[in-house]
Amino acid sequence: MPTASDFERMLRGVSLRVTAPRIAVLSAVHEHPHADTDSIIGVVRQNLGAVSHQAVYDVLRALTGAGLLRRIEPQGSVARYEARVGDNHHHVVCRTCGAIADVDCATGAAPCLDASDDHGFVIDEAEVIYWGTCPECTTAAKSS
Amino acid sequence: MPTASDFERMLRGVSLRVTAPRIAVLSAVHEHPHADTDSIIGVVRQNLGAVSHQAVYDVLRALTGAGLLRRIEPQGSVARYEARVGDNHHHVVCRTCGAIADVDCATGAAPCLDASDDHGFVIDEAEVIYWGTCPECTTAAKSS
DNA sequence: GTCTTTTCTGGAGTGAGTCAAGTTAACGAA
DNA sequence: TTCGTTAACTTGACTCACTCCAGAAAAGAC
Repeated sequence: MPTASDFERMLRGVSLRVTAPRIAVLSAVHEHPHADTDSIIGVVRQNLGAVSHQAVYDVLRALTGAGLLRRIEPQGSVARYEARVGDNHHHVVCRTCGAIADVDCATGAAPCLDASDDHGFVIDEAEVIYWGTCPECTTAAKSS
Repeated sequence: MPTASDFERMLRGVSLRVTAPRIAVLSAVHEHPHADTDSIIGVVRQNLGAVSHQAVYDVLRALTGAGLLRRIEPQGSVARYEARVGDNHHHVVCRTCGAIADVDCATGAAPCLDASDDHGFVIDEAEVIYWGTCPECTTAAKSS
């Protein structure tokens, strides 16, 4: 787990000012991958005391824009954030409980970028979401 | 383009009652693939006169549940609906203008369902979204 | 034709996320 | 260290896609 000074370095690396809310948000997302905005606000407030929700929204946007965080929004779910960036991994989402898990890209390093017919689009990223049922919900469904 | 009686047959095929709003919604989605709910409401009202937005939401949900429509929700966009179902195709989304185009699945018929490590999830569908820039926006960006 | 069930209407409500204006604090330069 | 600039944060109102609810209407079964 990175420390506060690691986060500070990350912020400076992308020319963002180092502020307590930013460190706290970075840290919260590292601790709770795939957390939604509301939980992040909760964690940040636990560590820092009063922080406006607006600040958290701003910070999340700034960090996402700078590439320190990645925003994911599976259908039917609110926005969630994770700190694993730059490794092109994907996600499995449970249809029943909404749990999210990481999945490394099956096709290797620079993957999935082959659309059979791209309609003239210049494609720079492929996002894959696997839908299914998580182990817990599978068990629960069988026993009922 | 399917006719009203085709739509009627589709509805009966999934044991749904045949109502004017349902026919109108089905028809609107066939005419305007990837339309958002608001546009669909607009089209339906043009054909039918006054229809409550609630009715359209209900119909969209019923038809999606029955498998006659598919709901897609790329990040940063509101829900959109399309009538191509059951052929496992994917989408390209323009980062600039939000345009959506269909892409046939690159890996063939029953594709993409191989996650390298599924964490015990039972996966039943893989959804792929290609992100990029559409031809219009690419041209506009170059000329500016 | 009558009855039951499903659907539609209209209106109020919810909640994630945004906007705007003013205040505060980070950080480079003097 | 202090100062000034500029980015970041606070507060609070607001938007908008979508949902909930209760009553009215219509579809399909008998």
